[in-house]
Amino acid sequence: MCVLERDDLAPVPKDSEAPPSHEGDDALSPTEILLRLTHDPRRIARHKYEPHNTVFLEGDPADHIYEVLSGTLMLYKLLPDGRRQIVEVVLSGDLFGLAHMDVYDCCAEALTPALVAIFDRRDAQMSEAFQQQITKCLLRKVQTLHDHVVTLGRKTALERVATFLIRFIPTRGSYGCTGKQEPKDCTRIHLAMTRQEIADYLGLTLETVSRAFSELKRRGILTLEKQDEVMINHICCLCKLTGAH
Amino acid sequence: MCVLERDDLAPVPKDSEAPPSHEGDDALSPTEILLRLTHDPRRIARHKYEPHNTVFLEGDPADHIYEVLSGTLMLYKLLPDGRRQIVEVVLSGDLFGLAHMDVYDCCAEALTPALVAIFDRRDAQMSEAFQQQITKCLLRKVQTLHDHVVTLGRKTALERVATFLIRFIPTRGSYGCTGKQEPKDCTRIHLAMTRQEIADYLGLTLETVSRAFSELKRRGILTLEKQDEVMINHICCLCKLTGAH
DNA sequence: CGAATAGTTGATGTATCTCAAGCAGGGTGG
DNA sequence: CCACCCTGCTTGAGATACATCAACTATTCG
Repeated sequence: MCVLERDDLAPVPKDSEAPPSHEGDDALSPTEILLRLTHDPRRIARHKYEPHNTVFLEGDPADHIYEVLSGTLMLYKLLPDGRRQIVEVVLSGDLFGLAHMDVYDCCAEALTPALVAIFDRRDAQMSEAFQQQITKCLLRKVQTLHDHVVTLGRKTALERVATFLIRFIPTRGSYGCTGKQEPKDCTRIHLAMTRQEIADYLGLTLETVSRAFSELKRRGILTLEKQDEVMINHICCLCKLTGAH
Repeated sequence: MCVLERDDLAPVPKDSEAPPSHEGDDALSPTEILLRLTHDPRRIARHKYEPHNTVFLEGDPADHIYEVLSGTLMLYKLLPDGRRQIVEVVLSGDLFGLAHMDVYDCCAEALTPALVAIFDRRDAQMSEAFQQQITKCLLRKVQTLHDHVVTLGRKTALERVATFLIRFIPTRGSYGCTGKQEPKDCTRIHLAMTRQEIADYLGLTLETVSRAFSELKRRGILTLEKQDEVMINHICCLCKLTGAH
């Protein structure tokens, strides 16, 4: 179902001499700034992953912690017969590779081109500031996973797809949404995932995801501009279809 | 579907003068010990919950952090139309009520009689030792939730029930299981959950859960001694039905 | 342009849900 | 002590949402 390639699991580029002044400092994430203050900057390694590059596999020794500086990645698990479940989609600012044991419990793979900072796990345990960042990130993850469990356990296919789409609109959906019509009730979003990947995230098949998109198109709620570029015409309508309102 | 009662959400019994010498100190959990060392003991409050007592509801201000000293509780979320999804089952030694925002993202309710330690959230933020405990617990939670997401997203009804049962046998299933027949391939477990609760945990209906139990009975893998007392006769067979082996 | 990959749509199958009836165990009160 | 009730569980029959299989179309890329 999903052929894994260990294509880009190159050793961390330790040779990249650290705070190199590329790209301007205003693009730095909070954690990046934090680390510049609290750590030996020579320890900050970065790596660029292209779509479908694997960062690590389930069972790999969990020696590093990663921070997404830009781009999107997915964490997934495989069952022995090939069934895949994407357990998290990690965005810019998120940490991943936080392991409870000494090995990773899931695989990590880039969805879009992604710039990632790589930290030594042992180093991270030294810095209290970093620990606080980790805790904050974990609390967010647990809450997101709770929502995801509800989506997978109790929602219909259409509700799952609506929930998936709403997550791209941070000011809407979940608890930010007042329910009342806002001035601009439309927005354009970039999925960065194939139908198969969306299906593997939502516990569906790609055909069912496709049919859900068609149904939303038929209802005028969205328009497909490209295959992974979606115009949401009525955010509030979409919101009501998530099952959470 | 589930009538909520705010029956036992009594104010924290601050009056219970702290390290009272009830029950002997050998029964203390690691965190309890830790807190005795690092905190003003007068701040340690405890509360006993009976089955179906609510600890907190989704949306309640997240002022406290809880540690399970004994017993079992569940965390669940409700959709507006009454669909319920149990997102976590918390056991002795676990923390819960760890919120990312200023309110709880789910409801907490006792499954069995449960003794719970209650900490002020602000106090917890002071202690570095406590923070470490929280991080450890969160890492465990994230991993468990990943597994649960796979179960809900990609497993059949029978696989879900097998996965549910295996979780009661800590030395088996998941990564502890070698797959080879161990000397004692049977064990007795207490579910502490009704069929409806198991269903709400596994994203199924109670009828489907019941049918899965009957199927496992038919295959000789388990025997029902009471409704919530299960004798697992062939742990390894059950393990193979989880889909993870 | 043509092949390869990704997405859509239709027809059919099936796992699970829904609805409904009957059963089992535990507690209560006459 | 037994009849009764209540709650939770089991089992069956039928409905349905989603999966599967398959053909076709759209998009991407060399």
